[in-house]
Amino acid sequence: MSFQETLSSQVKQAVLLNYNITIDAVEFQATRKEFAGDITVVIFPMLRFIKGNPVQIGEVIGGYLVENVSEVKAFNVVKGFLNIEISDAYFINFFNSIKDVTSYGFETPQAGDKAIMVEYSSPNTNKPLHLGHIRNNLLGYSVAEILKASGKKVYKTQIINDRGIHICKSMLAWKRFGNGKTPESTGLKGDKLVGNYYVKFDQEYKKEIEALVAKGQTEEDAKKNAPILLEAQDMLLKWEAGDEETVALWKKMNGWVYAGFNETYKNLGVDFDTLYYESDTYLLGKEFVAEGLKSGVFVKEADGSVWCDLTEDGLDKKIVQRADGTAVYMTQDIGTAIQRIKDFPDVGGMVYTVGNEQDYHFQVLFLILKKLGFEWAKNLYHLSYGMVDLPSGKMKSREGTVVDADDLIDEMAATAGEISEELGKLDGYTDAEKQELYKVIGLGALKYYILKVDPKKRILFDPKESIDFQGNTGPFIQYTYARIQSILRKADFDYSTTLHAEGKVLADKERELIKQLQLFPEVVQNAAAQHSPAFIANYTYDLVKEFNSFYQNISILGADNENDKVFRVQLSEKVAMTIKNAFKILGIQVPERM
RNA sequence: GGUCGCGUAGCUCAGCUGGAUAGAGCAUCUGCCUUCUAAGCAGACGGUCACAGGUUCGAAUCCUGUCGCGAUCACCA
Repeated sequence: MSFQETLSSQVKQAVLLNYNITIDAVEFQATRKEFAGDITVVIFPMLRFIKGNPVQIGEVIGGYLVENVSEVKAFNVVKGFLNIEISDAYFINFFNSIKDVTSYGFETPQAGDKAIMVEYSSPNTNKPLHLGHIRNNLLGYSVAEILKASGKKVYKTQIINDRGIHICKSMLAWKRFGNGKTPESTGLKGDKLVGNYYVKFDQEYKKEIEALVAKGQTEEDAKKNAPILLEAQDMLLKWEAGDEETVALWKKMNGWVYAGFNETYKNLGVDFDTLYYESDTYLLGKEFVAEGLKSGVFVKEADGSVWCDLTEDGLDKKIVQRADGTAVYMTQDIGTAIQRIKDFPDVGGMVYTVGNEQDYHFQVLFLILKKLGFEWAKNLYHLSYGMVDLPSGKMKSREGTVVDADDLIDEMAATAGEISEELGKLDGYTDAEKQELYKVIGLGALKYYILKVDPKKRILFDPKESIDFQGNTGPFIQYTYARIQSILRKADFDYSTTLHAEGKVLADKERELIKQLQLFPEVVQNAAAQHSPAFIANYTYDLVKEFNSFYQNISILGADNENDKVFRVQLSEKVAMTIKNAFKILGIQVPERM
């Protein structure tokens, strides 16, 4: 039984004995800083059952608690709030119980628990990754790690959109204008090279539209009739027909792109347990469409197209298969979902990390899967996040108005380097060590900047304004970690012994730190339940702020006596461990020095 | 137009299933490096929580409506 549960039952007991009334719940909240106390019982909700003055009721309950709960040291009542002071012994004992637990706050899966599959990234293979993908990747990776930390088994996956008109556009432009250029011959990253031809296609396409309009076509017609587009569409047909030359080119160019993506993923520090390719799965949904037709979930129109009528659920009718029998996006997603459960039978739910522009799509997809009768369909979650926009509006690859992922990562490291050089605290580090550190700090700034905000909010990113390295930032937290490591290096004595609680009096800052540490496991669970790394980020920031205040106001290695010194080093070490764990599930590394 | 999301300090954001005087950071201004790393600490300034109703002992939080911003409503993905 947790201490709060103990308190809760004791409060109930106090009410029963004094008022002869049974209450089923007690409301607690953290005591505000301006009042004495550690935890507060809110009396107001009890007034429903107990007639009386809230202050008097608070006094009665408080008195009972002091008498009957050894950990309760004192109390005060302000209006309807019963503020309870907890004994230092309680906090010290609690601290002792966690101090050597390296995985404090993390749970491990129980045998037989269902796994969760987290999908993220899922790029098109015709262009490099940009800032929008970075948000997707960081969110997906972090949520997967948070779910793991909360005690779930997790598979990370993506679906690579390796087929379709978009890649044909790059292929066609490369064929026409590429002169056989390769990543090797140009020194360009493969995804960049392919992306350039996607842009080139668009430029040519626009030229052709202009020419057609000049000849008297309407713009609408011109957009449909531009020869280069027709040729791209023709290429897609060839691809679907398995045309050897087209497929070979497709394989070659996709290969370049994968090499480029893998480099970016590696730099970003994200990974996957399993991959799905659209070219493997795009036909997959059809057999389930057939089944859905049999069971009456879908209906076939006269022209042969297949639909799902969701009007009774407040949605529209949705097409799940074209009149010509080919798969649409929805067909494919139905098939992929089912295939994944077949491939990984222990999976009991899935998380899709996809932008909020697809909210409706996933609402429909999940509903259809439920109608098809899949048990796991109720455990599907669309991790919907807001777009990353520029001051000039939406990022558009075709028009080159994107913040490139690799460039941004490099720039962040460069900025971290400039700041570090200026501060000059890295004597003794080799250049290679410095570069490595700058990357850790630069990425820390970038990742924290993105993960600290609520996923569903959109982010406005101004390339002209650099991401901060001070205040509520990744580097601030990394810095605090490095500071603690410095102390631990200097603590040349044995601080592994467990101190007795008797006679030890905590300083306010020490007690506050323990209270903050106490919250961590709950925060992890909450972040997992809400699918939100922002909870972890904000928690870590609060912890670190509390630590810095402690650090700046209380001497650790210069403590008056041995016991205090040992305790403070232990406390610092525990804070560092917690920072490291929290940042690990955000996908952010921590440095030994900075 | 229908549906969904968002709207909190000049800017960027917290504020859990309703609770005390709405909190941080950045920016501006004051102090603090002969003591463990000043990417820090201590403090000041800054708010009609978009607006209007409603529920409640109590609303930034829940409900309704209005306004603003965004997304979506394809035999595209």
